[in-house]
Amino acid sequence: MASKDNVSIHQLLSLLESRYAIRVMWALKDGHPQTFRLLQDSVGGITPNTLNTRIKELREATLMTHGSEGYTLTPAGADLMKRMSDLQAFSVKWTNSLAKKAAK
Amino acid sequence: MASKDNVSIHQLLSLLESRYAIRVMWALKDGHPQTFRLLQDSVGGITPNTLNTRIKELREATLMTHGSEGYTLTPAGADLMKRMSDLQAFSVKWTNSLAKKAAK
DNA sequence: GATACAGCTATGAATGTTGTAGCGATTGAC
DNA sequence: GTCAATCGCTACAACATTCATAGCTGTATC
Repeated sequence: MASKDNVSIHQLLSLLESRYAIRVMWALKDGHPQTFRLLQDSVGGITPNTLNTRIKELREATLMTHGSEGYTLTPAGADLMKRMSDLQAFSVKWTNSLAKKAAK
Repeated sequence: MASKDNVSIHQLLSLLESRYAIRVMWALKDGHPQTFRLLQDSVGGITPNTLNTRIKELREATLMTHGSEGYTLTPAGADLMKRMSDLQAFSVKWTNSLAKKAAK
């Protein structure tokens, strides 16, 4: 069902399109739990207000949780990060080609 | 070099974290060129101001271009969308599990 | 010259994010 | 038992982004 699938992807993207949303999850993708402040440092440049907003959204979306050791990804969140891991390789290729272009 | 790679991914993510950025490219991933207004409809809910801002950013990032037939992805942009195509399957699984949870 | 469509700009209000400061709760050391 | 350190998080005002609506300019067709 194409239209239903469109709703799904739009729901997901409207979550991920908020500033720092992906980076918060990215910082947790190695599986190590992190405290609020440590997470703030890992992400870099995010204010506590915004971090807290993202945490709320991502917890409601069942993509991350808060355990005794700190914040971690849920299985769903880990799955999502795994599917996005290709971005790393792409970004390196892409910045290199941008740099070449700028040098011309 | 880990830190350099971090710069790359952060550059990419700060682009993709703007509202509608991913959806603009998503709308073009099938390869069909689209006019400004058609693109606006495909994305859904985006205003011309914002669309135009996104277009400028994505063109500067060499991820999309404007040809005689309309807007299209560059090879780099198409590559990026290909790497993100897993999101479609994930989002369907994810919204289903969210729906189950809400029904409880 | 009227019509239709192209890409896009103007304006002011609503929403999102930032920077800085610090609160209340918990935990371990003295 | 109280002091300091750390936890997650909130307050507030300035700034940035996005929105909704309207409409301009250019090109091609009739």
